[in-house]
Amino acid sequence: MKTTIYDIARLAGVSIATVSKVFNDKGRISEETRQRVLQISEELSYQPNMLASALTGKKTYTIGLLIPDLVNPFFAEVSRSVEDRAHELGFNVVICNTDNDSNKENKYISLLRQKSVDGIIVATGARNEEALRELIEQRIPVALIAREMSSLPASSVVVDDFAGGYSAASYLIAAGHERIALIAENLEVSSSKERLRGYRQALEEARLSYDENLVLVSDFSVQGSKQTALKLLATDSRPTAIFACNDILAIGAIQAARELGIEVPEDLSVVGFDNTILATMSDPPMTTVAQPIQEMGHQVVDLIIQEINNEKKARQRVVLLPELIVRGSALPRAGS
Amino acid sequence: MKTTIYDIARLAGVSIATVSKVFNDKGRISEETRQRVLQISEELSYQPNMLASALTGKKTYTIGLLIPDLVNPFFAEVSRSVEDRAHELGFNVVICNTDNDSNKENKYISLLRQKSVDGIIVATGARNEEALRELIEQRIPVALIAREMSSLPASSVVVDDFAGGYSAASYLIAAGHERIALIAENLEVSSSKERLRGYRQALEEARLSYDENLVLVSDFSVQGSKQTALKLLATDSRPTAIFACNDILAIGAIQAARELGIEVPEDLSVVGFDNTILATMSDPPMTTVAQPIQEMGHQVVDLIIQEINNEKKARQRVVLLPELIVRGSALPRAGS
DNA sequence: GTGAAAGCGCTAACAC
DNA sequence: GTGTTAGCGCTTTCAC
Repeated sequence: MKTTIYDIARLAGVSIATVSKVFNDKGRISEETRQRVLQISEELSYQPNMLASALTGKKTYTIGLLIPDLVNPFFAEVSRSVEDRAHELGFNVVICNTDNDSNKENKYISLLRQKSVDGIIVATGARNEEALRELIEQRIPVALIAREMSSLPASSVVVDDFAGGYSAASYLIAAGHERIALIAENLEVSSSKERLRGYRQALEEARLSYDENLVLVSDFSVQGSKQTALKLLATDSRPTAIFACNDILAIGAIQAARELGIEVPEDLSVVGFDNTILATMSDPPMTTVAQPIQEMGHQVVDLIIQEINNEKKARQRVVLLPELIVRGSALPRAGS
Repeated sequence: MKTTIYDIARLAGVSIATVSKVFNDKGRISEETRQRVLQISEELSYQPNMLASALTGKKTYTIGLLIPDLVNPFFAEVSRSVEDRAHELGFNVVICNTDNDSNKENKYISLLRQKSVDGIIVATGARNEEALRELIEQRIPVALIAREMSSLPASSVVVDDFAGGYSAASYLIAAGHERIALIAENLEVSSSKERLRGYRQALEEARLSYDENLVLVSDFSVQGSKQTALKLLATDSRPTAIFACNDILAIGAIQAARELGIEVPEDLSVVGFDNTILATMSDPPMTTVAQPIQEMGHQVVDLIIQEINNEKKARQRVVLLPELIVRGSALPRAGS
């Protein structure tokens, strides 16, 4: 049988209330009995049962994390940073791969509720705001990471996608590129939209014309990106640079170039986005716009735990700045 | 206030026992009251509180997963497959990044126990068998994935590393290679040892001499592997093929070759291990020994849940066969 | 300083 | 078929 406060109370010759108090630093307990209780607990290697504790209204010290897919390096890194910070603060995290499927999302949300998690961090593309809104109404803290949902009364941490798109494009423009393509996964999503907007803004400021033939949408896979890049690069008037809206797409672009005998970065510059582990593994190492994933994870966790503890400094929307990391996949334009 | 069985019992004009019974399909309940209870529950969108249920001795439907690092694509994929299967079976998984640090491991294990998880799946390199052994003694199911710990009375799922090393080497030998290097992360670990042993066996059967200068240990990073491969390839008598004990190391080897102007696969063949997402992203796409990660995750979860449910078909050690996936990073030896 | 007792939401005998 | 009741292990008033 697992040892409970009853066991240790009996052996220490005190009541369970006293034991509970020493473990929670509540009320007045004489130093003497404190020590006795602690000592006995030690001997029996007593571990409080958190279920019971949670049942009386305390926290479960568990938060849920809804992400599309752990295999996507970006989300793996987000998860890692969230888990790290949560663990530092004494919380565990339950991971939920939703594949951006509303049904799965709802199933997970319902399960997490039944388990009384203290809060839920959402990185998923939930079309179903509804479920999240309900959570919030039921006073379950929700926080978003790497996702916008302005209509939702929840704290969020995002990167300034506009600035990211702008700096990627500006960097290429400064390097003398004039025909710069953009490959995105999905232009419906606000982060892609913003990156595109930043890109356009940079073009505009440089008085470069915006050519919509250079803006392509691809499947979200290396293969998909490679195919679209292949088409793009096969044209007469191919671009001299590509800004890919994430590292995976950038890798596809680099592969397409290599397949066509186009040298990266000599004949084609490629800039990615995210600065995941992939950027360091590509060849050449990828110049990419870094999302400060560590920082983002750290911050969402802090935000949601503040809310859990009711130290609510009101809901916040934290916008972090991306940073261009220069590696080797982009160069000044040949002949410029 | 959240709605409880009391609420729905009152409104349905029955006792809480009845309500509990309909939700657990226990005892005899007239179809009529069944419907009434269900209907009222629906209206109040009642969700059973799993904490309370667990407190009475039932399962928490939560399992812990100890892995070194989610950012490592291999473990990300393991986690994904574990979570997928667990979710299918109605379980949630709490993720724990241990960085192979015994202290962190112990902290996690202790926390998971306090939360009464139903079982713990270990993919971590735990030096501290002790903690795991204690768990088992306390009758908390433990199962291992991608790790050996023969001294531990726990089920495990592993790949046949010997066969993997053997097939990688054999493939290269069949392609005419005679000088085949091996790069490993850590030869202390049983999986590396086995892969090496398989490699040696293949050499031996082919009557090729074993040259220990061709067996290198590298840091576990692309950079580390690149550095060691660089040294290896700079020698007069450089190998014509490299078998890297995982995909990350293989990528480092490929980059080293490229840096030296050695063409992969024309002038140097490289074979990896794991078949993670990285293998599809490398350029050229990587020929690698696939661990059936999906299958492995699926099986550990099944094993541990059997144990949780006491359908113990005795502890098992499942050994899955790896499969060589031929992509583009290895070729018959030039001139052979 | 310490303890008695009620209660968190649910399950499981055991009555009726 | 359905209800009563005693827990599960802990927290928290409120007495003493």
